[in-house]
Amino acid sequence: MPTIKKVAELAGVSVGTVSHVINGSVPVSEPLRLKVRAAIRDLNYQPNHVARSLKTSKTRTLGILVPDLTITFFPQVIRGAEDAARESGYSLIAVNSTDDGDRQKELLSLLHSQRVEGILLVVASGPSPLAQISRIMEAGIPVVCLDRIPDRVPVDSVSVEDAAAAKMGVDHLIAMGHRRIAIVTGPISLKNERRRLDGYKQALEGAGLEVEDELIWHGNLRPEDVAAVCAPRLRGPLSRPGAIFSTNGPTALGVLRAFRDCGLRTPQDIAFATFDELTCDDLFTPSVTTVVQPARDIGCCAARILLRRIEEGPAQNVSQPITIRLQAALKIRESSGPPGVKP
Amino acid sequence: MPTIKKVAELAGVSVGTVSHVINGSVPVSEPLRLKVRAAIRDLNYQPNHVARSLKTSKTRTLGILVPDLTITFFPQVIRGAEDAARESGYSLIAVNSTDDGDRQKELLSLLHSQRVEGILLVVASGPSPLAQISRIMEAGIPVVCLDRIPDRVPVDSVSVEDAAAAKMGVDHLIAMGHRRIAIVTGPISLKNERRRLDGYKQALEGAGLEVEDELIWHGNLRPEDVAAVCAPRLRGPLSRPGAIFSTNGPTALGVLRAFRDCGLRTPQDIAFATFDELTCDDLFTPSVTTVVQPARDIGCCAARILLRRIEEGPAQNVSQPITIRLQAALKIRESSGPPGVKP
DNA sequence: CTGTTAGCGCCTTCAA
DNA sequence: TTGAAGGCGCTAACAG
Repeated sequence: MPTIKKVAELAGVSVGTVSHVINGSVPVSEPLRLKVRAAIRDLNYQPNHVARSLKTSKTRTLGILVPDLTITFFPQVIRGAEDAARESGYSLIAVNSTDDGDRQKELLSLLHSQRVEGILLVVASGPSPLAQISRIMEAGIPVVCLDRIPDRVPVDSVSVEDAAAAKMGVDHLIAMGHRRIAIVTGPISLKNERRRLDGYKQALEGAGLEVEDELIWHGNLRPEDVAAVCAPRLRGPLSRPGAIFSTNGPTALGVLRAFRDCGLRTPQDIAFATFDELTCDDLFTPSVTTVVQPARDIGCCAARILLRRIEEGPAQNVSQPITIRLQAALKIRESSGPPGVKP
Repeated sequence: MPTIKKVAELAGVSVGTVSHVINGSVPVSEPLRLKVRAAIRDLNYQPNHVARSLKTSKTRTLGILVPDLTITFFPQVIRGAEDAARESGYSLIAVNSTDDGDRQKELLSLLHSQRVEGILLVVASGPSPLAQISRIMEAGIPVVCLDRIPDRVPVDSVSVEDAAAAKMGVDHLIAMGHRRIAIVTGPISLKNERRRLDGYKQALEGAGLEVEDELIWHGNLRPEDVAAVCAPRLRGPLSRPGAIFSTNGPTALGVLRAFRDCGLRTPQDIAFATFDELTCDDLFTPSVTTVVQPARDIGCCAARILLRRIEEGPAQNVSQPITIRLQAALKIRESSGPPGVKP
């Protein structure tokens, strides 16, 4: 692999000069500049980022750690964050915790070791090593949490207004005439899931409906398991709720699978609305009513905050955490139709 | 940020000793080892990967460049590759070309600069800078291409057996009694798309059916645009084909959208089968018949080859390119049902 | 076993 | 405007 030295030799100049033409740090005369460029081309020279970073202690790289790339919400967030990073000349590297605390720990260490200049973090759903997050921030690497906001850590965060968004979805089901509405959530250890559940309760209470514990079901983000949780409670036509609201995408898949397994039609037999698009909700027959998060904006906004923190430098330690809550939008489609319609 | 020197001072030993306890490169006596570990903990020391890489010229990092993380196929590939990398103690960083040649070029340079030890590449669909790929390989960074295999570059590659897989899907439609079968492809500049088209033709020819040019439609991987391409050709009940086969996931979404826009029911009005799962094909009403690629295996297999190449070292230049073609599986669901059924 | 030291490739003063 | 030289943090000889 050619080095700056080789380039300098071939061009008949010193390494300093080569460095200057590469970085434009100091003006270099036309003829030398041309010679250097030619040498770079001839050798197919690529500056060694590693060495440069060591010298400057700037990697111009951000890291993003998500639980699962195959949940459609996260790639969208990544795209948004990538765009924002790119605007500022940063690149973004993405890693997967598979929603596993140990893996998350390893990967945070990895990112730390790699000297990314900032980290976007969606915590794993198990017990999160909050201490580690604080440690990383103390080490001078800013962290911004997305979507899932850890409790008790003063950290910048960007997410959707969870309670209001869930309330909006449930309000809609109520407005459509549904009375017994069940909710299916992800792991309740996650604050955003708890807040979505809160929104559900607020909606019911606001409408003077009773919150029944038997109508609050918890899943684990795995569609098959969620389907298995729901199916038995959907069999009896009497005990069965009139509508279901689910709080995230994978859970929605599970619920829909349970409907299919139980031979239930939507919305005739049971109505449905969910948090998060499944990429094809509008194509379902019937199409699925959805509370849509501004996923790209979440990523973009979080990355911007992170970049600002990086720019600010270590001053961050003292300043207040920034908390951004974005609005979700309700896409009303067919699945949430009124009860009792038998077309 | 603490350095190895600080750790050495605090522990009262030399930097060499610290390095040895960290890497286990040489046995270190119990008492010293404990002192070093304590110092590491106290300082919250994280070895600087950047410096280590500079010294060893080993980053133990692989890069993967995909066109679009939001196409579900790619995250699955990444998961597979990540698993394989992890097995060998490597980590994987993922970047997005947004299917743009220039961006791809930049990102390849970035990965090259970052000194990843190998690159998994899914080329962008425009004209690909093949020269760059060769240059990277000449620079000693092995490259394995996935899914989309560039022409005329002797490079290792892993993909599905495209022609056979497409043929399997179309054969099935034929077996269900369809005669006028249209195909909707992605950009035909991609070899895998051409091969899938070949498979379609083989299937028709094998069944003694005519290949009609008017039934070969090309899209650009953007569902909305694909829908716009299909819709006008689906309006006339006479000219309309009896079945459609699409060659990838985003295209399938477009086709389904066109069905919806034209008020066509599947399979009553028109039958449908496609390459690639949409994560929820089984939930559609009707569920969608799909040719499923072993996405994770593709990623895993490609990463293993890459790791092997890295291990082999520069010997790679001489050896033959490895070409792996995996089998797809046909998931028969409702959308491909026989014609003329009006339930 | 432990300490010392020479670079890895690059950027950045500092002189010339 | 150009060149020479120090050092970023770490590993890997080599010496003790």
